[in-house]
Amino acid sequence: MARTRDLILEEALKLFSEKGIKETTVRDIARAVGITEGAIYRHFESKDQIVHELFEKYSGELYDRIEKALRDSGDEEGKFKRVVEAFLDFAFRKPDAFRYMNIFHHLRGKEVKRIRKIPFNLLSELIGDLHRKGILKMEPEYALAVVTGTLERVFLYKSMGIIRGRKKEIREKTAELLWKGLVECGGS
Amino acid sequence: MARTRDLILEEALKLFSEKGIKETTVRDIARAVGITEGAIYRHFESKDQIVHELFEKYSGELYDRIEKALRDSGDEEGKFKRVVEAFLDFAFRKPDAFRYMNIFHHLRGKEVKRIRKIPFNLLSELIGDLHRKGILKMEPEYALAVVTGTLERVFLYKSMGIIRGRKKEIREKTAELLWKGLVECGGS
Amino acid sequence: MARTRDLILEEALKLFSEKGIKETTVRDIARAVGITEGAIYRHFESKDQIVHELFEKYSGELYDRIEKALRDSGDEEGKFKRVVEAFLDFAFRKPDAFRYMNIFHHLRGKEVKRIRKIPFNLLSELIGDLHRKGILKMEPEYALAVVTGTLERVFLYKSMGIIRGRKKEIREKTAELLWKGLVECGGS
Amino acid sequence: MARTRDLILEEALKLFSEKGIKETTVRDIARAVGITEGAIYRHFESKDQIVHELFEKYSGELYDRIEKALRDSGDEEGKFKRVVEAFLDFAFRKPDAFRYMNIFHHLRGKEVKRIRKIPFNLLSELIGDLHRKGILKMEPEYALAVVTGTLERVFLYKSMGIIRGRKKEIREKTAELLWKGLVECGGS
DNA sequence: CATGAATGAGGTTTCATTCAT
DNA sequence: TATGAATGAAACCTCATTCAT
Repeated sequence: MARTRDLILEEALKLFSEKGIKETTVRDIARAVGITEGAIYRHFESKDQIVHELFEKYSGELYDRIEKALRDSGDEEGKFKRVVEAFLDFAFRKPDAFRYMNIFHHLRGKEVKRIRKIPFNLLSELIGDLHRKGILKMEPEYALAVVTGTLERVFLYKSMGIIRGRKKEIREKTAELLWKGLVECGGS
Repeated sequence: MARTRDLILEEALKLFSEKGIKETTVRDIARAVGITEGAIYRHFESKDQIVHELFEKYSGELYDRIEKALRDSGDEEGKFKRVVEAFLDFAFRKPDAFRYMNIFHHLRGKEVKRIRKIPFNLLSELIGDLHRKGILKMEPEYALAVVTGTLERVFLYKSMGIIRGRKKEIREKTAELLWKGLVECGGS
Repeated sequence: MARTRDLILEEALKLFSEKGIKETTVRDIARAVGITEGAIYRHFESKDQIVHELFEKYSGELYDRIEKALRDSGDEEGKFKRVVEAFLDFAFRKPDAFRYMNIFHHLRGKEVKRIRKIPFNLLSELIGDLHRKGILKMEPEYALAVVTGTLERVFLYKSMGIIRGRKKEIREKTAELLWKGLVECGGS
Repeated sequence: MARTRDLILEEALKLFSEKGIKETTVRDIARAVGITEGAIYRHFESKDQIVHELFEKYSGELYDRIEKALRDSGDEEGKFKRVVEAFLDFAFRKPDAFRYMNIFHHLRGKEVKRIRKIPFNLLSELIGDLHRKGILKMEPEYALAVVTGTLERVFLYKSMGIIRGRKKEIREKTAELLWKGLVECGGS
């Protein structure tokens, strides 16, 4: 079945995000899927291919969602908030994927360049835009640091139980808080 | 010599922070130090001991610096800014250690509980304090996410060359930006 | 093949009984079987598992044979002699296993307790029985020492060429000699 | 100090007899003595030298005791019993040495031939003598098996707590039991 | 497509021994 | 004599990958 291929990706993602990439063996993946090691190689050339394909898959997915959020929106505030919420929505819906993307980034940062759809770039452009239009006074690099850092941590603290509440509420609070903090207050 | 022990820690830190923990072999460390693999085991019981000792060492060091910053300060604003700056100062002075601590956290989060001096806890208390005193209106969990996330990213973007400038300047800008964004703007 | 697993056990037994357990390396075993070291670990989790499995296997086998000898017999004298002969029969047929069991006992005595089928226990019960019935006058602990010690040595001296003769003859002589020496002569 | 040399032998003996020869490291020995590994090599050329020296030392000591017992005795019965008691006396006084000699024999049987004073040989001659003189009717090889086997087991069961009682009592009982069993009953 | 045994390279660890001090 | 750091060989074990079935 073509389904097996997806199952492999699915289970690999789970394991990678829980234990780390190197810490997860091909055997672990095979057992989780319910097949044997050899069978993995009918679907993928190597473990590394799984690793990369997973990153590109979810990277692309998140990219597309953010792009959509950018298109569908109205004014600048709406745009910003929608993007932030799209990020968190993705993280909450697919926590394994979000965690995995961070792990991958940390360990294989250099390999990321070959990939086209990098969510970070959209965020970076959006913030650059806001700055160019005079809406965001603060230096955009710092704003980028605040936004990406906060998003990652909100997700992390939510999955650790430090931040509680309904997902929708968390998304909205975070978007509001970032907009206020960066745009309404941030002089340079 | 007792010197060798420190050299091992030093080179291990460098390698771990560059390539990851599992990705670094004992042989890598030995070669970097200029000894053989076996010699490592005269100084450490296992690779894992090196991994843990490094985390505790730098965790403790950062903890102590933040504690000192908390003691030496004046009003609440000064306290907050000083702590933020202490964090970044540590990160800029010992980037390998800072990067390593993040890697360790990501992968071995559960093992962190056994350790006493966790910098995160000081930050957490400080922000809890500010909230209790009515200075910080925002929910403290979110503020914590903003602060820790931003600190990590400012460091990261600086080491990637995205954020430029003198270290002192970066520290001060970041502290200012966080204080304004969280305290002066953050309604609930 | 499931065959490989048995081959590993077979060759390991041979080597352990010749050279000792610690003195035999996993590579030795692999070479004897004609595979690589790694392949061993597809069949056993560790060298120690091989060590234990071998002991339990042959311990159980000897146990079962003695139990059978106890069931099939007639009067007390027949019972005793049959058990003695069963012991030696096993030792002569599977000298490696018998030697190995002794080695294991000497070195890992404490680990024996976890095992259920211990041939020694059957012998101990039989002799206790004979004593309770008044057939054996001597203190049973001493009788046990004489029997187990003699059995081990007869086997040893036979394999060293000190004792010669057909196996059947040796078995019968030993049984006769022990019965006479212990029962017919042994006052307390 | 020349004393250190003896301490090394003493502690090595203890460790070898407890854990086995290969299972005891040079470091174990050094630590037990309270010196460092390197110091061992001031006194011995190699671990193997310790192993051999220990065997020869205690082998010789037991040999001499038995020889003395043979000289000091009266009639054949006295001779036999005295030798048996000398064996057990040695075993009870120096259990580590006795246990070690057995371990050594099991593992390095072939290396024993180079050694001159082998207690087994005295026993063997004594029993041969008894047989030649018509006192012992049984084939001497079997008698040897009974005697050596019983001695080893009586010692073993005593140190395991299976056989209890004062040492003198055990020695006498064993000697009596063997004499009766072998000589007074043993027809061929 | 799938199995599962096997490979082979490489990982961590152990340990008898050497050697500068 | 003694130290203790270091070596180097070899031990046990892991794992991505291949391959006959």
